[in-house]
Amino acid sequence: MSVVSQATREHILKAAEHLFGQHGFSCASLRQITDEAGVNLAAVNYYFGSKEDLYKQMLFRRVRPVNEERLNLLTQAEQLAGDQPVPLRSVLDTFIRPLLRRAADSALGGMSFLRLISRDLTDPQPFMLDEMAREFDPLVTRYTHVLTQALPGTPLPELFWRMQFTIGAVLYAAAHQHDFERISHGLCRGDDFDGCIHRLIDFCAAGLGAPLSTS
Amino acid sequence: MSVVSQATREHILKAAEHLFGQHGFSCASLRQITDEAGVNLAAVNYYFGSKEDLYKQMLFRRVRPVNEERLNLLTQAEQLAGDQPVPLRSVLDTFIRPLLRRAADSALGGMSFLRLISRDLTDPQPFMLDEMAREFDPLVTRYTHVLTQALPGTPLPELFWRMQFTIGAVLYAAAHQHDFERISHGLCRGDDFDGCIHRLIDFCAAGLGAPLSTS
DNA sequence: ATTTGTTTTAAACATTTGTTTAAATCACCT
DNA sequence: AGGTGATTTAAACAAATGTTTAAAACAAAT
Repeated sequence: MSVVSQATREHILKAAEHLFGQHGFSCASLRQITDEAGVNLAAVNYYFGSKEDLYKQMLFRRVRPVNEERLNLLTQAEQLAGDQPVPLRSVLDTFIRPLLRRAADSALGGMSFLRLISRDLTDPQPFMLDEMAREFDPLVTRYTHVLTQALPGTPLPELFWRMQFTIGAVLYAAAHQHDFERISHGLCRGDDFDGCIHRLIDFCAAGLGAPLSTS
Repeated sequence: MSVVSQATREHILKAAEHLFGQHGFSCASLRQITDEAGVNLAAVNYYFGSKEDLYKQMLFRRVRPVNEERLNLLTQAEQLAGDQPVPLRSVLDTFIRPLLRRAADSALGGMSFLRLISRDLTDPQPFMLDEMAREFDPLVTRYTHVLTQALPGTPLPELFWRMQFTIGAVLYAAAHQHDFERISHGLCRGDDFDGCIHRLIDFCAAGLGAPLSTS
């Protein structure tokens, strides 16, 4: 194993990110990927073992930094808040920004990554379920805890439903931000990533803090 | 063509709904479908022409009634409101209920249909794009119009962003309602369809009506 | 220059896929 | 009973898939 190079490995990961992001796991073929990477077909199995393992490594190398960033920002926000609850909008910022800022940064996967993670959380490949659950478990714990304090008086089931709605809104926006411009006939700018983040925070903060239904 | 029977056609549609709903268009094979339907493989091409056409017919026969119901309820709500704007929560009810009530009604597709339509709106098959756009175009027009009146003072781009967030929350909830029970360790009841509808309305109404950001 | 271990390559493999064909079977009507 | 058109069936088709193999090419060190 040469210390440098590993160039073909990187080329494969890059092409896989692009094509899996565009067509999904089962509709992107290894031949498409190796062609785009300018690499021999067998290189995938040589470096990654199988198509599934390529997919896993390709996705996790992007997901892990996102979730680390989220937890770090959350810790910072908690320290900043002292013994007060972390403000709701700050919580949402730590959750949304690390994900959506990837859209503008092709070195971190760009829109391909956002489509990938959105698809894999809304419609997961069976072989990803376990490892994804393990990856996101710490997030669920931390965010549930900090949100119960940011929204005192909200019953836990109620909070949980609203967290799911939030996740739905965020993932949909993450994957379709680029299409909004076309769909809205130019009303929404598809490259206004920062605007999207702020609008998502406005929307979800209001939703999470909505008055509790009397029924 | 016998006036009765068409039984194999129905069996195929039923199995297609189930298996396309479970695995998606490309991961469900015609052989799986015809096996589950208890029907010969060639029957699909005999009755539907191709796999893509089977998928289209299977999906549209479920989607069209949903959107008709939505538009009818919207018309009723407009008549009830007279010259006043239709209340925001009523608008949301006409949009959400016709979809989510399918979850409990297996004669209308049940959860399979919700997974199907959610997947096809978040991650559409290329060959579905045109016909789906044509199917949903009237909805976009009507709901945009009625929401501008329910939320006076909201700039149109802002409204459009929030409509997208709403769609994301609704589709995610529609497809994952059943999983919430497991994910939440029993906190959320996965079969509480009516509760899900009400909570979605609470959440989205607050989000759509959130204070306008000053920036 | 030879050897050693890594990487790349082309070819072949066994499956699975959607689709087509042509014969067989069925249902219905005179 | 015979005939007609619709339906069902088994078989075959070509194309595409992920994976494996074994030889070739390469790089680095002695």
